[in-house]
Amino acid sequence: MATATSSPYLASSRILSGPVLHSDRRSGGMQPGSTVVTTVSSGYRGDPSVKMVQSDFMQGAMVASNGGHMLSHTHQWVTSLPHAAAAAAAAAVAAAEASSPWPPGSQQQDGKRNSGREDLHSGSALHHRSSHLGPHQTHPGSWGGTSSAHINITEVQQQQQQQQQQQQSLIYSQPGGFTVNGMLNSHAGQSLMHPGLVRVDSPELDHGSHHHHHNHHTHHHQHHGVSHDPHSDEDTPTSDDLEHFAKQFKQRRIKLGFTQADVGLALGTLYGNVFSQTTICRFEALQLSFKNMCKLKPLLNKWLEEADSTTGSPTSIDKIATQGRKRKKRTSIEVSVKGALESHFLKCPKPSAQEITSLADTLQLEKEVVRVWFCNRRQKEKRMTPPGLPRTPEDAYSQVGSIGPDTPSPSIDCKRMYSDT
DNA sequence: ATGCATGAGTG
DNA sequence: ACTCATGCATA
Repeated sequence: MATATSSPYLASSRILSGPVLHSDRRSGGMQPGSTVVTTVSSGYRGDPSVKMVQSDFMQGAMVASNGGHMLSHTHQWVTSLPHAAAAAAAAAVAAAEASSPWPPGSQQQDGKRNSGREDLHSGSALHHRSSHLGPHQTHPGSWGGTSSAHINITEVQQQQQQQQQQQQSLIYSQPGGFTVNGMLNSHAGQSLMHPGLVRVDSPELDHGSHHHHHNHHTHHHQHHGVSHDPHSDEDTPTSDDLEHFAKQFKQRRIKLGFTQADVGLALGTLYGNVFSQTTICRFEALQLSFKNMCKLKPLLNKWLEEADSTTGSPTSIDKIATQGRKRKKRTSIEVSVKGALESHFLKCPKPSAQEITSLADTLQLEKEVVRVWFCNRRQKEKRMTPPGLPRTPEDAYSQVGSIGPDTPSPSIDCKRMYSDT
């Protein structure tokens, strides 16, 4: 009761599939050393109507037929379940353009395929004035505005292009009177608290304004300098803003008695975008990319407003079917193996396929696992969490030391050294 | 709070 | 094949 802490979906309907289990390691793999342990636990959620799609279908079927153990080269655990769910909601809106996030020079949004999307009345939350952001700081890139100075740029070859804008889109502001507040009754106890007044401190957050009037967010190209007044409101919060907002958000969220999961669901019912506890958690911890943070901020801000004004009010529970895709069991990589991967990563954060293959072979891991490991590792390096946090200086120095504005490239070209296909 | 995973979108 | 946004499953 109260506080539906988690498990929004506890379906766990195991459709049995009993024998599955086989070790999915690559052919001739499995050594007694057991480097990896694929946790067993099956979790097909979703419903029986598994529909395979396209190629996945083929592979899946094939594997299934032969018992699933043969040599399986790639992922066989894909099943998939087409569920529109948020898709509909997601539809339009191009999301904030998020101009260059961090590296003041490396980012580039080039207009590859979006360019024309402006509109998107999204700003609902950010009316004008982005509050402070002017005078100090301001390096769009650094998270550590306060301290930082690293990250940014250029690591080695740095990725050539990563602009990639997501069009997942967020559609918020649903004027249709759809759902107004998506919180769960979980916080039923809130009745104790009074709405709107707990506003701890944060006068700067103008989330109290009402005459909002979203105007399109604007384009980044400012023409003519006559009218100036460049700040077209909203967008690009600046790392400092985000950091501050995140902090405040968390504080209020807790005060209001919501869990991260609650918020995630609420967002879904509110605007159509559901988010998991993970994402909310990462947002609060600033562990998302700058761009991503920018995208989420308005939504969370909105939620905050709602939560604040609706405290103790209706609870429209909504259930949003989360898509159900079969997931491979999480592979647990042994510490020693992890260490090895780490070492390699330091040498070469972007190993070639060949390298990955041989590495995988050496460590007796699936190639896919290794590849993914590297991908995740790289992402971790990019997250915007590093520095800053004036309040939490602890994680400031957790990094190994490879990050930095001018990381010396790994030098060595870790490409093609082994000739092992 | 995080580790490993999936997938869309791009090259 | 990679990057990125996200999240299930875990520790």
